[in-house]
Amino acid sequence: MFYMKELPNEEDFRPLVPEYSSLDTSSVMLFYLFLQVGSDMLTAFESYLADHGVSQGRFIVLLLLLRSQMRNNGSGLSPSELAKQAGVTRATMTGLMKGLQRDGFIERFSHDGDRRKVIVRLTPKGKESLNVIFPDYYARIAELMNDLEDEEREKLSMLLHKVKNKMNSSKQALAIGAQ
Amino acid sequence: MFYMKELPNEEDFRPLVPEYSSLDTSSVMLFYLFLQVGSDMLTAFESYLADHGVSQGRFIVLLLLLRSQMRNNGSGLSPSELAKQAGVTRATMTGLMKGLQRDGFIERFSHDGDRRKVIVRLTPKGKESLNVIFPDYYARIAELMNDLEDEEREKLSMLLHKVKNKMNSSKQALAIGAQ
DNA sequence: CCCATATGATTAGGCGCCATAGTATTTAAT
DNA sequence: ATTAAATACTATGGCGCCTAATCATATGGG
Repeated sequence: MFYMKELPNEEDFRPLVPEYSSLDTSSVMLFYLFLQVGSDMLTAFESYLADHGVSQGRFIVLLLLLRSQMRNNGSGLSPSELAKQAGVTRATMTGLMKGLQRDGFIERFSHDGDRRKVIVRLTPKGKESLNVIFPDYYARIAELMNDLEDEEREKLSMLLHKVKNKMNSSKQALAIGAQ
Repeated sequence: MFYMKELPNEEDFRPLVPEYSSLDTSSVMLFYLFLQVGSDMLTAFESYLADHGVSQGRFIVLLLLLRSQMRNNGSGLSPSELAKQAGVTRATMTGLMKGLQRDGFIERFSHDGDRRKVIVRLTPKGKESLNVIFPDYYARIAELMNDLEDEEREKLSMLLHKVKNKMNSSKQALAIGAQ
């Protein structure tokens, strides 16, 4: 994702302040700290997932399928639906499907009523992989958050939501494609 | 990076709890919230950078070069040094160099004393690009953090450091490659 | 009933990032 | 002088993501 081994510090920015006078170093450093922690977390959990033959993207798909099967008793989901829920394009999802099927995690069936559609379901291997990955994965997450008191978690959650809301409310200013 | 359009909520996990009894849903949801906010932030700023023809990786390289030139009066850096500071392999850095040179942001010179080495410097175009990107980029970051009071920033920073330290102190448990 | 339009899945092609492995060159160490 | 280390680079490949185009199927209005 993002990486800068040594986060820039106040000192690094000082010589830039005359040139870029609007520089709010405390914001910038918080921003970088945030990205660094996120990146490290992601890298750590990605490498854990990789040991089990899945990537973050794949893991999400498997989770979505599991959730769907829990809710609807095994009816499965279409690639379109998965793409929507995962926030990627259909083409991207096709690629994920291809890999997941090749490696035996999912199966694709054609839909009875609508022959354009495909129904995706976890294979036994897919389900079993989740059974292996899931508990350990989440135990690691719990361990990571272990040092935070309950009130700290709430505070962190609140602050994250605050930033999140700020982002949503100023998408244009942040140059996010409207979409 | 990571995305799941709708974060899983408490309800989604409830049916899983019997099966995966160790599940600490508050940790998991905090984790996902964190990743989502980080991902959205990154996406937003990436799309801003893309408008100026650079990616996050490229931007970091340009920043490192700028910093180096500020400090050492234009001596430049070697690809190895850049790779180390950016946290990627030398091969990856070579690829970045290639693209950045092709697009006119940097120049490569051979080192006088050590003929294995290459010296990388910003071109006028590279410097000028930073002059354009930099102020606006950081103004957006400042805007994003604008809703946070000073004490909230400090709290957030503290909490982030706490998670960061936890990660560093348990690299093995988190399956980060020791490298 | 038919055709325009929408929808679903896929393919093709591309880019960015990143890694490993191997090569050539040069320098350093013993 | 020989070996080891360092530097840059190339080749190759994987993953994730995109856009654009294609094909098959549905659907609804005329």
